[in-house]
Amino acid sequence: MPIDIKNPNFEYIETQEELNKTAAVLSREAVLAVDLEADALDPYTLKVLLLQIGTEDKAYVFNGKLDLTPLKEILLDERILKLLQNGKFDYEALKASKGFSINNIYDTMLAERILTTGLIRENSLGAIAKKYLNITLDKDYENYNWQEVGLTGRITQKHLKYAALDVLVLFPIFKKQFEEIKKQKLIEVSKLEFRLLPVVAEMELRGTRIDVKKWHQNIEALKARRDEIVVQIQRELKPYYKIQQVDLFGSSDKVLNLNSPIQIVEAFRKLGIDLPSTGEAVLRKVNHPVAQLMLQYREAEKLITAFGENFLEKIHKKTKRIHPDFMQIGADTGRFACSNPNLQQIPQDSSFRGCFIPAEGYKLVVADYSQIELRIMAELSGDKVFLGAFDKGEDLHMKTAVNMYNVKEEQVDKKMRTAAKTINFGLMYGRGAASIGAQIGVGPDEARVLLDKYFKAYEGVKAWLDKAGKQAVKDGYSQTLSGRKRWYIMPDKGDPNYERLLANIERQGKNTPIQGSSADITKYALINIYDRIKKEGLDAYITHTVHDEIVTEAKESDVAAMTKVISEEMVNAGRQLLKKVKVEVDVKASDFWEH
DNA sequence: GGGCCGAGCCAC
DNA sequence: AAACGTGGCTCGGCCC
Repeated sequence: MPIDIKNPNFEYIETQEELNKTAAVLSREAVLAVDLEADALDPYTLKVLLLQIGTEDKAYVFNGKLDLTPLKEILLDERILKLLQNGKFDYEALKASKGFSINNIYDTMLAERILTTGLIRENSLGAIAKKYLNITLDKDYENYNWQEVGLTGRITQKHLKYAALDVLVLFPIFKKQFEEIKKQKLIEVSKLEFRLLPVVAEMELRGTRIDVKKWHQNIEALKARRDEIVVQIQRELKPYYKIQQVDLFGSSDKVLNLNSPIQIVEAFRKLGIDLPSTGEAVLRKVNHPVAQLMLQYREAEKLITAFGENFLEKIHKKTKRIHPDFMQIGADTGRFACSNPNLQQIPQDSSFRGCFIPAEGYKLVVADYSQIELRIMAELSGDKVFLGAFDKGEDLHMKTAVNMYNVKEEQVDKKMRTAAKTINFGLMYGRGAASIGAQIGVGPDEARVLLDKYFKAYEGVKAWLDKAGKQAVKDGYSQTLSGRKRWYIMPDKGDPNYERLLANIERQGKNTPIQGSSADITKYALINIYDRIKKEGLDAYITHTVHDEIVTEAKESDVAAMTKVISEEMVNAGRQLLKKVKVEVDVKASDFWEH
């Protein structure tokens, strides 16, 4: 039965008695659609205005002022499948404001992302409703200003219809979308992502604690250093410019903004130097004091702006902690992306990471996988030498250096090992000889020789990389060990960039199974850890994750138990997907973020 | 003044 | 700036 958009079938529940009765009816359903409307987006301050729960043909719209407790069991019930669109929001809103959790979720937004990874990013309810049902949902914010509803308490019939429709469309969307999921054999990865959703929501709610005083001190020190550098640059450029950043005296009226690449190119021209760009790699090769000073300036300036005072503005007024936004299928490979702020790009330096601290009476338990991507490459390629090295617990970069330079282990110096490491990682990114050579400081021909030796030592790796690249182009998609797919938009034969675009896809085809399988493993680990914490009743929380690393916070009395849990479950998750290669995890309990 | 884009650079 | 995979943040500079 098609949905009547103009007159959706719904009932507005305004009394406690009706709510109690309806809850009893709904608890017998196998599938329910769930959505809520709130007056804001922040789970810790928002007010739930409406909670909608729908069956296939009727939506029940509950007034948020009622005691919603009778509905709690329904949301928790593992036997009832709950359909949600972007359920992370609803989960966090209900958890923070009512203390409710939601089990057994099917998320239409995540499902759509899984079905179209690499192709489009149109996962809004409006876009999905259009795609599967060919209907247009009126999403005009002005017409349905929930913030205003929250203030005035006036809910119109129009608001109620809109709210009802949002749950009613989820059923037909689910049916069609799930058929596609089955057809594409994406059941396993869908289950993974759906089970992960509450884990991510809880992780965001927990957030992480920052040592504000230490953060300030760090920034002040950086500012002082930057200002010194600017004074030195000013000294050098005195004949030509005043530097905007200090606005010091100079013999010229011209003002130079050190943050402007265009102006920097011009400034170097005055010094008699033509720059192809002002990037780090170029400046490093310029033999002039200003170039070196610019590099130092950039480094300090970057840290001050990107990780300065504005970072502290992200501290939540109520919780006093930072609650970043984790997008669980952020990257097309399946990796998380993180924003507001991005905790996945905090400088490794202890002056920054040392500011991430546990709550009073807690410790951080930090764990990361050891060389997980190389292990995945060993698994995928089945390369005997790679597998053997991991099996014997050898240092793979060292072993690679031995093979590349035809020397004994004792003869491998730091430079050789670094070069070997660059090659090991570079090949996973599909890098070529010229590019790798440039980084390790040799010409393309010499790099070619090293690569040839590498591939001779690891024949399986070479064969797999070639195959993975070709297959991406041939199939139009890549796959990870969970079955996750990433599709590629194939270029037209007539495209002037045809060859270059195909080469891009080949590189992505080499990298995606590796990077994506790593993401799969970390995601399984997060779920496993979350379940174990609950099962063992530990006073512990996942606070954030950085690709191959999981950071948790545990009550001091539970630190030992948590250390065991995190280590076991990360290894278990690895073993779920990696059958041929050993998985190793480093765990450390600490008073700040380190490993 | 807001939107958008590229440059540059932080992470894994 | 480049034949290096995945992201996000801040800035300058351009457009309307």
